[in-house]
Amino acid sequence: MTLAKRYNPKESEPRWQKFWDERGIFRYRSDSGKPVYSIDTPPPTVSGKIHMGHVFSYVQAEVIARYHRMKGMEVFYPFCFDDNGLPSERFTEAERNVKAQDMPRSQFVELCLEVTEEAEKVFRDLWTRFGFSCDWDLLYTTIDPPVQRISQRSFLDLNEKGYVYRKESPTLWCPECGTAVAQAETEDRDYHAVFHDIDFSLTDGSGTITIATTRPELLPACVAVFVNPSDCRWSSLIGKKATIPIFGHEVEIIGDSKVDIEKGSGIVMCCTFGDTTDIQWWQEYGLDLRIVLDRRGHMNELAGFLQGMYWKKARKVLVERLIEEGFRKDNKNIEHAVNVHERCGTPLEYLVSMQWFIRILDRKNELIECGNQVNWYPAYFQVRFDHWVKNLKWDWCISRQRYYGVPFPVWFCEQCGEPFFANEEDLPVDPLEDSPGQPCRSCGGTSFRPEADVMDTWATSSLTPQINARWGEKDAREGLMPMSLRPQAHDIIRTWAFYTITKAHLHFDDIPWRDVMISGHALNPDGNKMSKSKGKVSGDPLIALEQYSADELRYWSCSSKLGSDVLFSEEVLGDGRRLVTKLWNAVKFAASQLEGFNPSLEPELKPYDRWILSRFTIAAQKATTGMEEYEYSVAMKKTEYFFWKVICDNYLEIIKKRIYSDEDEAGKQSAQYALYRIIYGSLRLFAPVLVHVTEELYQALFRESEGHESLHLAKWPDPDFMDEEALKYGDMSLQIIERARKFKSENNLSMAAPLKAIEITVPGEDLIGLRMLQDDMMNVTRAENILWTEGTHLTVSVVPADA
RNA sequence: GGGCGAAUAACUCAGCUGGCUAGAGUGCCUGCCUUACAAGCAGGAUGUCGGGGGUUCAAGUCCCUCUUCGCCCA
Repeated sequence: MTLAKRYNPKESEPRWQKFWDERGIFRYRSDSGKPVYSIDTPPPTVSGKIHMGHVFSYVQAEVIARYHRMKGMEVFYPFCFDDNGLPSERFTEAERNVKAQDMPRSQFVELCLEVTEEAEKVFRDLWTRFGFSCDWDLLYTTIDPPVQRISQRSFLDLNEKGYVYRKESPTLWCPECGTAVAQAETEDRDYHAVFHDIDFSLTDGSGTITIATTRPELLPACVAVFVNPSDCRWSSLIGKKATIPIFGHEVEIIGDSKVDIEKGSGIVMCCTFGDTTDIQWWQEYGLDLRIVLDRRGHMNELAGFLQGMYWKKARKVLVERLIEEGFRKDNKNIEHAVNVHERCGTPLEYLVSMQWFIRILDRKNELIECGNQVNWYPAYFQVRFDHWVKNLKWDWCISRQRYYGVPFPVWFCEQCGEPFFANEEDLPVDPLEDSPGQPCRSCGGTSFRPEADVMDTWATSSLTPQINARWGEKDAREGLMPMSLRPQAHDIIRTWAFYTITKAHLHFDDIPWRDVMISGHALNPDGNKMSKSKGKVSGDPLIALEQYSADELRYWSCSSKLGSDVLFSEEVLGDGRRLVTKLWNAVKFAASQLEGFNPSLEPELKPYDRWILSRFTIAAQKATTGMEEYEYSVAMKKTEYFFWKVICDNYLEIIKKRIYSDEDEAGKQSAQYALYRIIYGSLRLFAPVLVHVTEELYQALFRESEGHESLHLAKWPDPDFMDEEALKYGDMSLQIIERARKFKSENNLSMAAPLKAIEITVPGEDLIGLRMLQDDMMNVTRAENILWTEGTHLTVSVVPADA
C-alpha cells in the first residue's frame, strides 16, 4: 500500500464523513451490552449565528465522546437545537422582515418553524464537516411535539408537587419584547446617566429636602421617601411627610438601614418600581402601588401630563419642567450599571403582572448540595454555581408573553376563574387550539379561557436529560439518567446548568449528570470575545474551513486547558497543520518499511525496540490520564511529544539501517514488530482529535490486519509492555547520539557524515547494558567504532573521520 | 463593591500534591539536500517566573499584600 506524497484533506475528509454516516459508525445501540457513556449535548440556540466559538467548545466534548467510545463504552451522543423562544423569534423576524404581532400566532409559528429548520440544516452540515461523531438519529429540537409533551409533563409534575404558583407580582419586564423575563436572562451594562437633585417640600412647612435620582420620570410613581435612621443629618425627618413636586401627592418619610448614606444626598425616593429595593420596601412597609409605565414603556394616566410618552421622552419633558419651576437644583453625570435584557439590551422595568413561577428561593441549600454532588471540571467553576444560587432574589418566572414556544397546558374556568390543568394523557396541548374536553374540576363550568402565554425556553431546555431519556414516554430509554457528562461553556452556568440541576432535583431528587466539563471561550487574535455580530470574519467557521482542514481546526480547539479561553490565531493553526503533515509523512515512511510484515509474528526483541515499546506504554498512560480528567490538551501534547520527538527524531533514525537491510533478518523483524505497534498505537492516541487523517491512515495500513471497521471503533491503547532496563539505557544512549549530532552541527557536517569513533566513558554497572545498544548507535551516528572505558560518570567524545 | 481566574523567553502557552542548571511550539541566529518529511533535520541565543513581604533546608509552585488584565455577580 503506497500513500500519496501529500495528504489532501479537502478530498479525504468528506470521504470519511460519508463513510461514517453510511455505515452508522457512531449509532447508539442500546442493546450492545456495553456500559453506557451518555452526553447531554448543549442544544445551541437557533439564531443564525455560528462562529468558531461554537466549534471550539463543541469539539472539546466531541473528543471526549470519541475517547470513551474507544474505551469500549456505548456512547450516547445526541445532537439537538433549542429553536423556540425569543432568540428564534427575533431571528425569524429579521430573516423575513416581519413582526410577530402583525400576524396570527399560528402563522408566525409556521414561519418560525420554516426559518429555524433552514438554519438547522446549515448547522448540521457544518457539524458534519467538522467530523462530529454524534448520532443524528437522536436529534431533537425543543419545539418537537414529544419534547413539548415532556416539557408540559414537567410543568404538571411540578404543579402537583406544589412547586408551581401563579401570582400577580412585580416581575422583571422587557418593554421592548413585551414579556416577563427571568433573572438569568438579564445582564448589567454600564451607561452614562444623570443624577438629578430634586427638591421635595415638607408638608409641615419646615422646608425642603433634596433627593437624588437617575429616573425622574418615575416621580409620579413615588410612594415614599427613605432615609437612614443612623444618618444624623436626616433622622429627624422620619415620620414627616413630603410633597412630590408637580404631581402634588404626599408621601411619608420612612427610616430604613438599606439607605446608602454615601450615595447622592442620602435621601432616596421609593417608586413602584425603580429597583429591587423599591420592591422590598413596598412589600415590607405595605406601601401604595403607583404604576406609571405600561407594558411597552409608555407613561399612563397616573403620569398626568406625561401620559402617552415613551419614558425617554417623558424624562426629558419632565426634567425641563422641573428646571423651569425651580425644583431641580443640580445634576451630575455618572456612570452606572443598568440591568438590561440580554437578548435586546433594553433596560428592564419592574412591572406588576400575572405570571407563573417555580418556587426555588426556599430550596437554595438543597440546590447547592446538588451542585456539590456533581463533579465540576475544572473544579473552580462550582464556586460560580454556588454564588449564583446564594444570590438568587427571585423565584423562577417561567411565563413569557410571547408567541413561539411551548404553551402552558392550562385553561381558566370562565365561571370560577380556577386554572384547569390538562390531563397528562392529552399532552401535548395548545390551549389556544384545544379545549380541556371535560368540565371544570371545581365548579363544573364548561367554558374556558386559554392561557395564552408560552413557557420560558429554559423551562424546556432545562429538561435535556429527561428529553434524552424520553421521560414518561412509551419509548423511554432506560439507564440514561443521571447522564455521564454535561459539556458547556462557563457563561451559561447560571442558566443552563442551574436550571437543569433544579429540574432534576425537583422532579427526582437527583442530579442530572455526574460530570460537568466547562469550556472557555474562543477569542479573536486581538484577545476579544468572538462574536459574529461584531463582524469578525475570522470567527466564521465556513471561512475557516476554506483555509484549514477540519482536523487542523479541531487541533486548535483542543490546544488549551479545559475552561480557559484561547486565541484563534495563525500560530496555533500552523501547529496543527505541521502535525498533520508530520503524521502523514512518518506513517507513510513506516508503511513502506512494513510491507510484507506479518503482525502476528512474535520475534525476539532488540534493546531499542524494547525501549520504544516501553516509552509508548508511558506515553499512552499519560494520554489516558489526560483524557480521564478532561485534559484533552495534555493528552494531545504528550502524544505529540512522543510521536514527533521520540519516534520520528530518534527511534526511526536509530532503526533505519537495521530495517533497510536484509542481512539481519532478526533485527529487521524486531524493528518492524515495534514499529507496527507504536505507529498503530499513536494513530489511536491521535484519533479523537485528528479524526480524518488517522482514519485515512488506518484504513490504508491497518484495516486489513486489525479488522475494525473504523479506527474510531478500535480499542484505546492500554499497553503493558515495560522493560525498565531497556528504558534506562535507551534514554542514556540518546545523550551519546545528541553529542555526536552536536559535533556534526558545530563542524558544519551533514548528519550523514561518517565519524571515526566515539569514545564513551561509563560507570561499570552500566557498561554491559549500554553496550547492548552499540550496533544501533553506530548506525545512527555513522561512527565506525565505539571505544568503551569504565569511569565514574558518563562522558562522550567524538573522533572525526579525518583525525 | 464581592467572587473566580490569569500575569512564566520577542509571541502563544505547559509547569500536578514545593525538590536537581525553569520547559514546548512559533519567531530569531548558525549549519545540514541525512534514500519519510526543506511545511524538514541538527545545533544555538534569549527568562530578577507581575511587584513587595512571609513560611521552609528548599518557592514559578504554599500564605499575606499590592498592581494590571479577563470573566461572573451586585
